[in-house]
Amino acid sequence: MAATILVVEDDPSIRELLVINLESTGHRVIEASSAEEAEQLVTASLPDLILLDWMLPGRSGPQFAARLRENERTAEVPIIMLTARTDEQDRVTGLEMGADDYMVKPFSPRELVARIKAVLRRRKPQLTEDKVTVGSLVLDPVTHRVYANDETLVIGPTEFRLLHFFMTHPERVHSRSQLLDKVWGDHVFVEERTVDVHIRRLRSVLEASDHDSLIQTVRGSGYRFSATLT
Amino acid sequence: MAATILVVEDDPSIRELLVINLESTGHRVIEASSAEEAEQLVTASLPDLILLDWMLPGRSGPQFAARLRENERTAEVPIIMLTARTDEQDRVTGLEMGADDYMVKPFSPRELVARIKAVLRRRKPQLTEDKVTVGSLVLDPVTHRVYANDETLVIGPTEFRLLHFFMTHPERVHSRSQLLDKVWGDHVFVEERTVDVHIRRLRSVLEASDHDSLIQTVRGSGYRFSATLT
DNA sequence: GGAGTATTTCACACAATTGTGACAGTGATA
DNA sequence: TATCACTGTCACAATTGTGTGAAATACTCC
Repeated sequence: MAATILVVEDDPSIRELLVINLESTGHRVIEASSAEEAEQLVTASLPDLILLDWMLPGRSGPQFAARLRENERTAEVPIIMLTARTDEQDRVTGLEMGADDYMVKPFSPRELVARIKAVLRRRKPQLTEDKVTVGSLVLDPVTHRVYANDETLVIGPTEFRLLHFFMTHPERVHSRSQLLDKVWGDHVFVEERTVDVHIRRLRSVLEASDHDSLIQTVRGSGYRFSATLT
Repeated sequence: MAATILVVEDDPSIRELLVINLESTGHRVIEASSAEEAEQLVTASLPDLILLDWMLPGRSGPQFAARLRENERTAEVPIIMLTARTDEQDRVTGLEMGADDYMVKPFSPRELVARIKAVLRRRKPQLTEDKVTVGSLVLDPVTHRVYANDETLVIGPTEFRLLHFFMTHPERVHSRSQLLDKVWGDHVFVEERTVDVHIRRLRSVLEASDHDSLIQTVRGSGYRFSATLT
């Protein structure tokens, strides 16, 4: 559950408070004091989650959120809104604008951490530390291990991330470029065929326990992880 | 829902705005600043949708739209008109001229994206990722699978696209050249007989589940995909 | 029924895509 | 420094998909 979190908040003391709390929970934090600054950071590297103040100088929080939702690259980044208001109407507007959750200041660090965890669990399952199970295949992010039946599989870092992504996003075709974005990371430049090689490596790890058939080639489109054969 | 969109707009700043928004939504964009330039681009490669400014230097937007509608090859391309005017009369004229929708400047990027999505869904259903069902035949673009009853059919890339097109455009006759345009792509140079061969291949895939009769030959005209037997 | 078309079907060359093993570079570790 | 695990890329092999003629079959209209 170690995520990169962008904090957008103009009040330095509140920002500092957030940063300290988040870092102590093991997250990596980047900070912005305005929507404009935040936008630059988002362009440079995509965070896993955004904590966004409702009231910002210049462009407002909801406006910024709406803008993120319009852009395909940023549309899926979870957003938690922070507000001083208790107005129920604002809450509705915020959620309509595409926020995933909503926190009214002042909030306890415990609440903050809990909500972040909840949102990540829903929107970025591969970031959580939950065990993932597909059939008799179990992947444990905490111990960084993969079990097939009860055997432990020996698996490299990239293959681990690839398998984790597949297991948390099964039953759909992922193109090579999508896999590069999601598993290798945004803004990474490697050959698309590199995906094939790692698929191969992952398959040969899974072969030992006959799980290699879970990774299916979809000719002309990409790869699919699926429990149902064919 | 990744479409190729032609933007025809003479104001460079507005054009740039449109392009950025569209590209970030995953669309491919080509640009023209005049009707003449647009016409050349359309000749070179047919876009999936055209965003057309009402006021253009030289030939006007509505004139250009009318012209597109006259040509069989371009008659079916969806058009969204952009205008600064709010005049209701213009709106009517625009729609009469063959526009599919109409946007009054200034408009929000959100509105833009939403309208494009709506128009594509109506006019180019095979670009969306919705599951398509005809009788007991189900095609799922997300997993890239076709089910007949509960069996998964093994189907090649071209046959998949062909079936997807048929299922999203049922109950009407498609000539071989229309199929080549829509399934193979505009400006692809292959023999019309090739369609027959792929129809044959698709039919033999569907034969396994007795769905081959859905594809009907219309002598002298082409093929029709129909749930109601003739 | 038969001529004249229009489709269906088949086999095959070759194109395109994917699988695979080898290799060199990189960093971390001992 | 030597060793080791891991990565990305390449070349080549294996596999699968594609378009085309040509022959076989079906259909339509005298």
